[in-house]
Amino acid sequence: MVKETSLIDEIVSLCKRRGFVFQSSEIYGGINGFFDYGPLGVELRRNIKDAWWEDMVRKRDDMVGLDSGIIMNPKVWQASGHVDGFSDPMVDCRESKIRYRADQLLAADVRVEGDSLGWICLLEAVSMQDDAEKIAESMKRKASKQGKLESITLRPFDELSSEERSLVPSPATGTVGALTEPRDFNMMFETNVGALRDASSVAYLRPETAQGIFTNFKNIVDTGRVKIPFGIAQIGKAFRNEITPRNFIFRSREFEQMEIEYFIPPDEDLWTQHHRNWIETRLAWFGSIGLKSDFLGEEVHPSEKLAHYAKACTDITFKFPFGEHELEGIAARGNFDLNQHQQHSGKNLEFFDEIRKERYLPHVIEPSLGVDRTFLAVICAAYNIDEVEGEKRTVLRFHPRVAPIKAGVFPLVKNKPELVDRARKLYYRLQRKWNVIYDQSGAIGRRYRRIDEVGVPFGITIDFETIEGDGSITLRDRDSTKQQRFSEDELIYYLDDKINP
RNA sequence: GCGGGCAUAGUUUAGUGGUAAAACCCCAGCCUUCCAAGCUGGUGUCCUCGGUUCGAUCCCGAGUGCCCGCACCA
Repeated sequence: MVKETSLIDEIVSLCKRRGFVFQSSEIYGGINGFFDYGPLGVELRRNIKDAWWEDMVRKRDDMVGLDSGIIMNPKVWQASGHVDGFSDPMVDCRESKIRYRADQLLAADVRVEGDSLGWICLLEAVSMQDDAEKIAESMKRKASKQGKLESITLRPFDELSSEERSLVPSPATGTVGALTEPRDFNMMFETNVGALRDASSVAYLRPETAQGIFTNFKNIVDTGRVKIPFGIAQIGKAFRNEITPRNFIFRSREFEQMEIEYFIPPDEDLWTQHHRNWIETRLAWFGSIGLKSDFLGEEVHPSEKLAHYAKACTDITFKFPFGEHELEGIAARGNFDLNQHQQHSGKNLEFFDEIRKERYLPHVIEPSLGVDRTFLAVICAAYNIDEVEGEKRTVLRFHPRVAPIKAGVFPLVKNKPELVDRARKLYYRLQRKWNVIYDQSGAIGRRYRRIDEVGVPFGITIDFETIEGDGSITLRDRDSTKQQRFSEDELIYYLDDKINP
């Protein structure tokens, strides 16, 4: 599945047809970058989140959970760098349609003894000063200008005056005046807290859940009986006003994150080991929800592309039909965030290590995962069209652990009351443990195919052997389409083993 | 944000300046002893608003959404 644009379209259609994902506010024409999850979608999401919470929080001794609010004191976002970092002014070239970050676009006036030969413009690069001087020299030669070239001072485009900007040529086409004024793109959604709407009431919808963890670090240390190393986990909605939401639910403006901040001692030699541990832990977890290793990849961020506070960042990627993209980022963030919050809040956030008898600001490893991306990955990995006895069937091979519906219960035919009653009784028994469905309409084969398409791993059929013979029940496996017979108790034991491994 | 394409039933698509079709799906009923059998019936503001026109789903304009490319993704 390298580049097959129709595959993702088929998956989008299936998601709508079977009630996994709907476009938000569809009856009003939709709204770009927002989605709703239907009856099956909400089950799948819950199962993904529950599996994560179960494995990352409840089954570990070194993790605790948190649920912080979406709206926080706006100072949080000043401390975290999001208020500034989110508003990179952008410049467009009207001719080439290429967009630049204004602070990465450098310009200088080329002057010879007081006379301007015109402006030059180039992109931020290691060699930009040398390049600029070479260009200036050649401009001087072409202009056949005598005299001494003044030294070239490159300045970011957004620091020039408006008149100066109008003299700068586009780096793509060389045309003066093709560049637009810098425009702000702030990715945080703003709102107002309180009845008065003024500058002092502005607040933001969180663009990540992580900051709620950092701001509660002291509370948890003071109350939670935790010892470093330990982690705080949170699942919650986050909002980013993306310029261009794309690829279905892969990049949307409202999404849900599952984030961990794992606090470790500040020793220089410790973090690599913890970082690697988390990458392995997370890869294994993806396997446990049915994302096979041949769909997964690891992408190490090159050091020059890292944010200035990050020591390392490794993405776990998934091979989507539209390309291989990030599912989860596992970053080593040092103590940047706690340090920022300590400075901005004026509160001491140091941890007292009882064993070492010292106080320090712990460093963190941050495994940060998108629920919606995981959801899409699970559906893409599960989506299959195969042939059974010459007939095509669409089947979602969900791992039983995340499958929205665990089993379908069927009487072989519906016009025999004994079959129907027995099937209903079993249905009500299974319903107490799992999300199961009952279906008696149409031929049995049609019912099997119908549950295949929504990824139900098991079909359970009450037939004449059940009511007239040894009482055994047929279990039909979604992936192999093979049937096995079980007693009712064996059946429940078998299902439990598969669904909760 | 820019450029290009697209918008008809739940889905995939046909079609027309004069009251809109097919297949599949779905729902109800009949039938049915093991992988989409069959029969009957049911389910539509042709994306929205405005314009041209006697009349617009079709032509024009704007908006919205989707897809592709560019750029962006702290």
